[in-house]
Amino acid sequence: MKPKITLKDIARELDVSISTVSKALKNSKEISKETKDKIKAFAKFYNYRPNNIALSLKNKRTKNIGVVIPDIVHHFFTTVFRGIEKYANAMGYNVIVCISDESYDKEVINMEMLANGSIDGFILSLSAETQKKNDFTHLKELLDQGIPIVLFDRITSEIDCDKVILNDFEAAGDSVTHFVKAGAKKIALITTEKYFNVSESRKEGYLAALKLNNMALDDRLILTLPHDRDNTNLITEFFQNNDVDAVLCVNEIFAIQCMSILQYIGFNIPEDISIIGFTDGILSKFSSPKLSTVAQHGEKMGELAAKLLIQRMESVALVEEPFKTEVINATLVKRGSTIN
Amino acid sequence: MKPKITLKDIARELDVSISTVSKALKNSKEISKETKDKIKAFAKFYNYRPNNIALSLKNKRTKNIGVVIPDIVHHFFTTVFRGIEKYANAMGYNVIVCISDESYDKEVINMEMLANGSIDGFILSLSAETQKKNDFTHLKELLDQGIPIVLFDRITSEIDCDKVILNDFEAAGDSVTHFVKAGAKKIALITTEKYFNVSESRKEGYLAALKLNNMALDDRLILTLPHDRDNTNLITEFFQNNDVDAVLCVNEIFAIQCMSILQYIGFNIPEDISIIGFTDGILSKFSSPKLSTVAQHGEKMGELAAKLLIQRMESVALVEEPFKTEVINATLVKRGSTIN
DNA sequence: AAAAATTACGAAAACGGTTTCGTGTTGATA
DNA sequence: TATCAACACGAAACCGTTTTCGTAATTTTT
Repeated sequence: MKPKITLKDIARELDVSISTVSKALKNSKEISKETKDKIKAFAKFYNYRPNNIALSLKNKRTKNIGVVIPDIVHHFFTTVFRGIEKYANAMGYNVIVCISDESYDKEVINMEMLANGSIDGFILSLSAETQKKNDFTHLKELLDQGIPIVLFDRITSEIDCDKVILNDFEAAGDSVTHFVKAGAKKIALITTEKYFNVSESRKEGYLAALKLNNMALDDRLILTLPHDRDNTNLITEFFQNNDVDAVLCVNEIFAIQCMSILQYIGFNIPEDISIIGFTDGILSKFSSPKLSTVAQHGEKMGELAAKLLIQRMESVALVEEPFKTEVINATLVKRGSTIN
Repeated sequence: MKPKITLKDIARELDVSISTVSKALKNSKEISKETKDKIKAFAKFYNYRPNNIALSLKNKRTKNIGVVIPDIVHHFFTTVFRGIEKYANAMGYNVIVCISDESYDKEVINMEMLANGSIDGFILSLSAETQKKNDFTHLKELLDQGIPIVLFDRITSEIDCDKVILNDFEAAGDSVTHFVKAGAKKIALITTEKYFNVSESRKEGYLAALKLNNMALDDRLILTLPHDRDNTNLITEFFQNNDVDAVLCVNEIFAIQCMSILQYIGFNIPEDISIIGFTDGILSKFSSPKLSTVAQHGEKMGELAAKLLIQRMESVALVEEPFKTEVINATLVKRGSTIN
């Protein structure tokens, strides 16, 4: 057991003052070469490293970023997180993760916990419950205290801060247009309940693209599924009752489920019916046929979010920069579930 | 902008000393009821919260846990992480994550970074490179400094600390026995290069179970695949050159790849050939047929690792508890890729 | 040789808390 | 009335740094 050594320890051993040690290690020219050499050698020998906590207290910044996400066992959030971690790490920041578990209370508690000095800023994607409640006072308070926040993917217009989003509207529209070009006549949308802003944008993009392509809007072709439950029956009925030749799903799971069910009922994919799903996750790459998807570029999104946050945290501008909303362009990845 | 309020601020405003404020807020009986009430009311009104950094410095503990994992975009590690986060959070700890990205250097740098006061202990799964190099001096040094470490899954016997592992040996054996009971004669193993301790244990379990069931060992039935590369050709050749009626794969990806390739070549699963894969991830649940898997119970593993770490960190025992190695029992999840 | 400048260091404050100990005031006891 | 305990609070040390400022001792300048 050799516990960490402090400046005080070095000072005592070498019979100099703490200030001298500190300065010597920072190569201050106030200190003579001999003294510096002696101190540096000693410090090196005992593997001295300054205590991060003491530095944080002194500098009033921790070099920690708080990341709050609804779920970690979820491909998209995981990739975003990797992007954040990568960029943050490269910039000398550490990342503290809290999982809100889609709960408003957890989101609030975790953020308040971290806000008391543990982090310099937040990167956050709103929990489902928070979006449902539409209550953002916790975010407002943190911003009020001068703690910067970057929202990504699941954002809200009620809060004025930096944001990173996907061009969900256009991406959904592009998918629809891709279906149309391949000859589809009846294009369905499978989505989640509407308090998710991303699902809403995708739905609007879907509707707009139909209109743009002079196709009739048919409410019966939109299936809204509850989150996180077994939807097999709902999906089966939907396809049995509706004549559909293309489906856009707002997430990967829905798309894979559709594909399985459709194949089970006897449809051929993509000959009889084409499928595109949002989120280019692992399922898409290993299904048969492989799923055509809207790639969300989560890692890029994470990097960008981290970049925005760090920029703001390190900004020394007298007058604050206006808040930005960066848009990541989705990419349609054409695989076997569509006619290309 | 209303910046955080400190004890000093309260003391100044209420014209008392800092110590009085501190004591009042801790409900010390040294302070009169009136003074306490006045201070508490003021603190509540201004939403006073003690600064975590100052507390950390004073208490010499941060209530932060460092988690270092090779990869986050990986179902198993993600579930373990969720378990850690859950337990840690419930116990009032925060979690700082670093991704080693399978790199020895990153593992070392990240850990040294965090060890300088940022965390009270580590939970770690060794990077591939670290296992290859077989160099654990960074861990030894941290333990020497009195920083507790819990290793999980990818562990090493060279380091004396708490550990959490899966009963890989038995789980592999059970899978083999399950194949045998279902009538399999030629059981193959698809594994990774051997510096992963888990793959090794699974291989040994496979071999032992074959012996136990009086079946011939045939080296040609063991396929060793390089990590993270396209193995399609290797797998295809393997099945074309060998007559096999059951396959155990050391991970989910290999199993799903096998299944695709086998189906493509014209095999029926599970009639012609059965498959079991380690890691009960998302792919297994959405493949067709659904994949029978060895569930590793990552979340439980994470919780247990966090529990061991927190126990050790909070232990006030004069004489240290001996180090434990906890074993999680895997479960065979029988789905459509095996005859049950 | 006196004045000024440079060198090399230490003391102390500050960051935001907790905690030990000291002390003036009050009321009870002898 | 002198003694003592209880009460209510403040001063100060401490955690580990950084940094400003002060100051002897030496060297340079005039």
